Amino acid sequence: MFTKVLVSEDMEDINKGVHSALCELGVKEIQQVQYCDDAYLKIKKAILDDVPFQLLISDLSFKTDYRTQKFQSGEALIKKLKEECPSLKIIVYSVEDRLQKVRALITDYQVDGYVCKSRRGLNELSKAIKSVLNHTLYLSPEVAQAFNANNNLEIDDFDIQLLKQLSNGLSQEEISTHFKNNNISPSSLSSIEKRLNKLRIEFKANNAIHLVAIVKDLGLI
Amino acid sequence: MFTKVLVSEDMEDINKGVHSALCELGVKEIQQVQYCDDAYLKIKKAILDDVPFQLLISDLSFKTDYRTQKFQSGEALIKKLKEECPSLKIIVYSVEDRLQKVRALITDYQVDGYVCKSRRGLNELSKAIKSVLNHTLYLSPEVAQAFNANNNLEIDDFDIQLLKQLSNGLSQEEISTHFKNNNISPSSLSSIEKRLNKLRIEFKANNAIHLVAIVKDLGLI
DNA sequence: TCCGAAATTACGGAAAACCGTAACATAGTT
DNA sequence: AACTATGTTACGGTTTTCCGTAATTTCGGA
Repeated sequence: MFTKVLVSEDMEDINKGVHSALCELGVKEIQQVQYCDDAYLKIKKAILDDVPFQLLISDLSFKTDYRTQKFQSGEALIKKLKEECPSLKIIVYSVEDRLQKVRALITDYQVDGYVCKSRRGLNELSKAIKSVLNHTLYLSPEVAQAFNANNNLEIDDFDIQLLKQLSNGLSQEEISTHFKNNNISPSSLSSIEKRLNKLRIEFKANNAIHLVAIVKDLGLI
Repeated sequence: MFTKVLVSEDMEDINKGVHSALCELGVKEIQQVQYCDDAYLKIKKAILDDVPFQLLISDLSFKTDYRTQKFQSGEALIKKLKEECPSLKIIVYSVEDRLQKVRALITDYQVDGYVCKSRRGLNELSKAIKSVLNHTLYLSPEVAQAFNANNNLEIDDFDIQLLKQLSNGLSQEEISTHFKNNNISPSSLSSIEKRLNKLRIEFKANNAIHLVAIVKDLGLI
């Protein structure tokens, strides 16, 4: 079993749950952080001290508070860590169940496991840890299809970004120039119109106002 | 302190966290369920057996799985319970922090506390329990403003109505005819334009989309 | 009853959103 | 290299929204 594990998760109650699960698996040293930046520092320091962590269990979304963070999300943290410490195993433990996201984390960042927080989440997490110990990728059932089946009606990060800018009061033209300035593709006005049209159809919205209202109610933005 | 408390929450790790918090507060009997329907049945049964629960701590959103549920959300459960068992105290414990949701739960269903899941969530939950024990409404800081401050705005029922129709996807012209049909005055397209312009200025919104996004965040609609 | 302020309605031009079509680019296949 | 599928960009026309101005109506007070 792993002997040194770090848990990065902002909610203290979930931290407790994960902690007890790790204890049951016989992990000797368990450390916990509630901020991505802390996770990064702890992991780097442990390497310098020659007592590195073997496994990181991390959430994706962290509520922002007064502490400004270098890493704005679990994703950013994971990206950096996988670049700098490829031997560190990483399991994502998140409510996020959009297949697009899971797919990206695995193909782009090579995470070693993805477990959806749910009723049986802790149980799944235990399975994932055992699996990762044997260098085998583990996906919890909710997202196991992330590679097999193709879910065509999915919302990706670009869509979210687009909807957010829209809800922030930017016109489609302003969004276009904003995307151009930030090297986000596609950025043409035409593409933005097309995407919004796709989203309107997907959410059965009459117009852009309706669309924003719907996705806000769904909690997507 | 309460002696008999039910926790309704689908994630087992959060359940563990809440459980330990309740233990620390000295609650003797703690029961947990992961489905709304189970919560309802347990509460009703306890009343029939003359050993009722005094407090329910419930989440709002529950992941759906193979078990089909009569209550599709924590909200539905709470609504029903507050109708049938008004003496039961209810604290909502949820990640949901949109004010209109919180407002609705308090004004429409008279919940006794609302705590946002966050880094300090368990701590807030403890405070809430103590407060509710004294029959005092408790709102965690994230949502405390849901009632207190922001009431100096000059918006009337007509404005709310207008914004609601707008967020429902009706065009300004459709809203106009809708108002005419329902004898709501003013109803001309011109008046609707004028009102929306007033609201845009009042809320510093760039356009109608922005306006709807803002008032949704404020919980006005 | 008349007056004036405020609300409502009407109108026209400019800007933005909406919608269909088509050209162009890119990646993967044979 | 040619072909296909998909994604991106470009463009023109229609509708809706946005905004200023002005005419009309409503209503309380002198």
